[in-house]
Amino acid sequence: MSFRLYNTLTRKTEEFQPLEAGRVGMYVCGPTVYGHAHLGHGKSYVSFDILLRYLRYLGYSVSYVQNITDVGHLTDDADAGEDKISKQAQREKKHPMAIAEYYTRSYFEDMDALNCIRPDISPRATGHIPEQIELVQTLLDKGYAYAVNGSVYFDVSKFGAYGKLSGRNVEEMQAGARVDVNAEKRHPADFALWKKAEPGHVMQWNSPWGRGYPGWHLECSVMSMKYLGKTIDIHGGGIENQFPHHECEIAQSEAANGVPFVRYWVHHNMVTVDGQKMGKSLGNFITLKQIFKEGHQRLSRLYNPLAVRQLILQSHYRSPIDFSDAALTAAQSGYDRITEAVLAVRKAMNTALTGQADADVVKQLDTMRQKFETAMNDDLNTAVALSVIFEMLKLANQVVSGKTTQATLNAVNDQFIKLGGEVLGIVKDEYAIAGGGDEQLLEHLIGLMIEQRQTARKKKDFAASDRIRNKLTEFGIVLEDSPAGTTWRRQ
RNA sequence: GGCGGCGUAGCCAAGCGGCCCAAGGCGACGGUUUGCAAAACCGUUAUUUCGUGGGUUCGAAUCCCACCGCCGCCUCCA
Repeated sequence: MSFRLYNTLTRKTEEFQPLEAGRVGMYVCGPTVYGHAHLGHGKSYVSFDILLRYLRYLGYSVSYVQNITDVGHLTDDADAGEDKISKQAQREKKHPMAIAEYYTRSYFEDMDALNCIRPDISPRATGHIPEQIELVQTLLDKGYAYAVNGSVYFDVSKFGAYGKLSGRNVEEMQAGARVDVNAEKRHPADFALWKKAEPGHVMQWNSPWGRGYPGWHLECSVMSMKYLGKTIDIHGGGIENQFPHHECEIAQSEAANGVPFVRYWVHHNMVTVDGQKMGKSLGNFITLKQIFKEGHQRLSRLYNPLAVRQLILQSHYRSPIDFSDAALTAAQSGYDRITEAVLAVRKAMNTALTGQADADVVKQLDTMRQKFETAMNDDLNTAVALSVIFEMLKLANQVVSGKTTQATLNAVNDQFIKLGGEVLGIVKDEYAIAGGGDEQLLEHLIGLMIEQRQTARKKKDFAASDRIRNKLTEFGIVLEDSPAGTTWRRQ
């Protein structure tokens, strides 16, 4: 069975067929860097990371481009007001570029923590002003745009296909429009390609139409064209960007190039927190850093970034996901079990027998792999794919608890790495011991306590042995007894 | 006002016409194990049941209609 992907443009799940066999060009709308990344970013980029990883797993050579929007945009109709980056710059008393740089680094840090593979290219909008001006000029030359008083607008009436992605038509949109009417525009649906800079607007550039800045749909068209060509295979983004952002991108790009802009439009759904929409303007958003290390009022504890990733994978990318403390706790528990099982497999390798891999285990693994691939092939059904990882967990624990061979354990571990690691990104190749030297000291000290406790237990002095274990539990160290001896782990 | 989505066990969630008397996770409960625990393993956890009421069909959680409830987009937002 081949890989099938839902295409917003056709509203159907279609067999994925790249333009050029074996190669895929994928563009994903990146963040506007004026604040720390939040849960919504997490869901978005984990979703596309899965798409990227699975395409690579299938053997495609993927070029993955994700922009960094480092020039904040106004609404396309506003005549006054500040852009988001400038606003943040004023607040922090820094240059807008410093703001963009700072939050770009923060963004990558969070995405690394979520185990998202970095894009091959992360083009900045401000680094492509000449190209954007060029595209505006092309649209003017071809008669799709008009210049008014230092600004340039796209003439929607000239592009018949406008609305094909979002299923809207220009006439119906006029009625309920909540945007202010801009007298410069010929039609309310026309959108800005280039805006004249108002006095005091920090981010501005020279153009044939005077000093100004690019319209907010322009950068994606320009940068995807530049790095991936006039027709790209996949364009991803949030469902809220379907209109107007992506609709405008299509209009600009196809009007300029005369060829289809995108073959597969992929949109992921939104995030809610405790059942409510999470929005920057609402102030109820939780940043990833708050979940990972700073804490938040709505959260009872900190969570492992990969547990957050796992929670995201538990539902479909086109479904909304509601983040709550309870949901995160549940995901963390499940994630911990997977991690423990993987570690147990790796640990058991040291003492396992030599010999051939257990044929039955190998067969079961293969069945699970097929189920996994079938699920992923069906528009990235990560919920089912994850359930396969849990089936593997069960199998792994059974294998580890019995007599087994190194080859068997290797087979289990390899599949964990391939499916859980390479594709889903929740199993690591190595679980680094944090802390380095201190960790060794800890190992020795706890080893000593375990020894003391063992002595007490041999003498049946359970009061003493329990005291040691309870005290360590207070410090977040859990002792576990087994026939092979006592081991410890962090809570 | 226009457009779109959702409602499945205590919670999260997959399934989208027969393999469903409905995956998987979390939680809970019982058992094995343990000095007691923890972890792991085994088992139980949706009164033919999938918001409610109709309909189509040999057959529906899955299709159609109505109703109720929730959410998102239409303005920058991932």
